Amino acid sequence: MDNREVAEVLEEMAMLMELNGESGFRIRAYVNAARAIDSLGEPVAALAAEGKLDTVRGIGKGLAGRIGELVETGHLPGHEELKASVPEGLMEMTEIPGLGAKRVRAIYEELGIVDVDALSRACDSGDLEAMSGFGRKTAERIANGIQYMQKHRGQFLCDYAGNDAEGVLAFLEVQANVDRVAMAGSIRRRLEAHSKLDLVASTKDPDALAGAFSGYGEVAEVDESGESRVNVVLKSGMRANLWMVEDPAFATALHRVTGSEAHVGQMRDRASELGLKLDEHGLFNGERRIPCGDESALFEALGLSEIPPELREGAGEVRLAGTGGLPKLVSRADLQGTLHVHTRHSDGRAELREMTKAAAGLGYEYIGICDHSKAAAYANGLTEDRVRAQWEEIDSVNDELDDIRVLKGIEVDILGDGRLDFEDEFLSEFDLVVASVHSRFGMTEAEATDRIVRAVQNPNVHILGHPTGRLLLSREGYPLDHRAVIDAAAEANTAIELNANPRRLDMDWRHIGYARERGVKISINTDAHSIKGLEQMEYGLGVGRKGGLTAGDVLNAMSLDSFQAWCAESK
DNA sequence: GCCGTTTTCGGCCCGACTGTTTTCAGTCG
Repeated sequence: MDNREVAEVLEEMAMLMELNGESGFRIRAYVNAARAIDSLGEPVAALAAEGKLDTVRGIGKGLAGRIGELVETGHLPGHEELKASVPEGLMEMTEIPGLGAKRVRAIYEELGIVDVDALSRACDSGDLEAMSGFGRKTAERIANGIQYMQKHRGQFLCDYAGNDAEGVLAFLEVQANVDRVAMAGSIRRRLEAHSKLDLVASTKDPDALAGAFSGYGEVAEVDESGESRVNVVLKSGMRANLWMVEDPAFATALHRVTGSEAHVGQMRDRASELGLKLDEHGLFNGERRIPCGDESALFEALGLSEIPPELREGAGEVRLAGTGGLPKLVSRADLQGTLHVHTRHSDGRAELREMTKAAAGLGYEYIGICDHSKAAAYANGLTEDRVRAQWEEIDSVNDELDDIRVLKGIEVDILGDGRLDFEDEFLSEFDLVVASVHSRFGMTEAEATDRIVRAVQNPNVHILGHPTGRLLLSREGYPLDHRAVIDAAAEANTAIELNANPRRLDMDWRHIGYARERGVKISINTDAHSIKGLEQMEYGLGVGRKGGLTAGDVLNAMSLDSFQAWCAESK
């Protein structure tokens, strides 16, 4: 078990204890232990083997023994028993915004409700708002939360889906009867969430390949198995569909299964205009197959430049490909810096020096350390004095390391009225200011837009952080007039963040086109709270490319010198 | 259940918001 897996079991244990009505501080001990293991610099298994678990702050004699057993046997003492005694659906209920363990427990005890669907009915019937401690507004909020959840049921975030995808692909690639295999569908188009994996393989023996795939260790059940397709459900809950074709049809099948429907339709129209016929079996001139060894040959045969999968949404890309007008999308190699990174000074899990070295190891020329400001008390936000102490550390790290430059940044809270958590004079001393909302999500569109616009207009702000505050699949962001925000950013020469955390991917890629049009710089930021978090850049890049971002649009694609000049000029 | 320590037990991250209630509990970031 790796550290994350151990921490997850401890977190689940804590939630189960809370649902079971146990006392607070014992629960917090489990949460603290989970956090301690999460931020451990070494494998928990190694510590356990040495019998040194209780030397970790937050883990005492008692938990050291239990965690040792968990690492050794895969079972945490008491965990299975507790899990069996708490109805399964209660856990999901706690994910609804506005519902925590206490209320879920009360709902269970008073109304006997054990799942989200029954809770939804209780909202409609009025049973919920009749409970003491609940009211009309609470019931409404919960009903809205359930609606959001149900709308996204069966969907998975891109990192989760991506892990499954890698596993399936690695399995298929080594099968004897596979000629070529590739990931297609929404994963290849880099959408922000996925309900299934789509793969295309070419083979001379589809029966054998279908059999092999059905026997993949991560397959929970086989839905459907035919001569050209196998649909399975993985143990993770994700569905995976494998399309099998003969090799000459591989490229056209890959194109077809990658989608989107709208894009594929436009490509077929394009083929028709040229007197050709395109379908998943191939590209044909009458009965004659036009050989397409790969997708680029297909695009070429249709007189188009190659359209990157991310852009295949039927939003004008086929027309642009015909005129040579496709944007040259940004790639990882273009990124020179990583901005908006947290450290242990606030709620990060690694030291400033460690984060910096890790960023240097990833090839970045500069890193923007942006810990939380004081209003974010839950996140151990920094006061002015603590900021100044951090600056001293940054100076010494800059003296010590010569392959990367550390910038003195801050993620300053945007307060309810659009003012910032630090005075302007102090803010002007930072190299880099990211301004973000972390509180008061329940505003109307007009209020939220005013608030954000005001922050964007502050001359000390360089970047607006995660503009909508959304958490994909679990919480809608506050409503915003996106054009008004982008217009304000254009006028104030403030950049907008594309937060690369797979739970956020905020700003939404659908608004990038307008931001490009207005000349607003986009900063692709990991918002990393750990060394591993620095690697999440790829998810931001994916949706950024989807939005049509080129290197010239991206703030952190600038060299250090250009970036610093931009910071100085823009304010 | 952990920590610090005055080695035996009291305190544990915290402030704001919201809705409900009539003085505060639950939730959130």
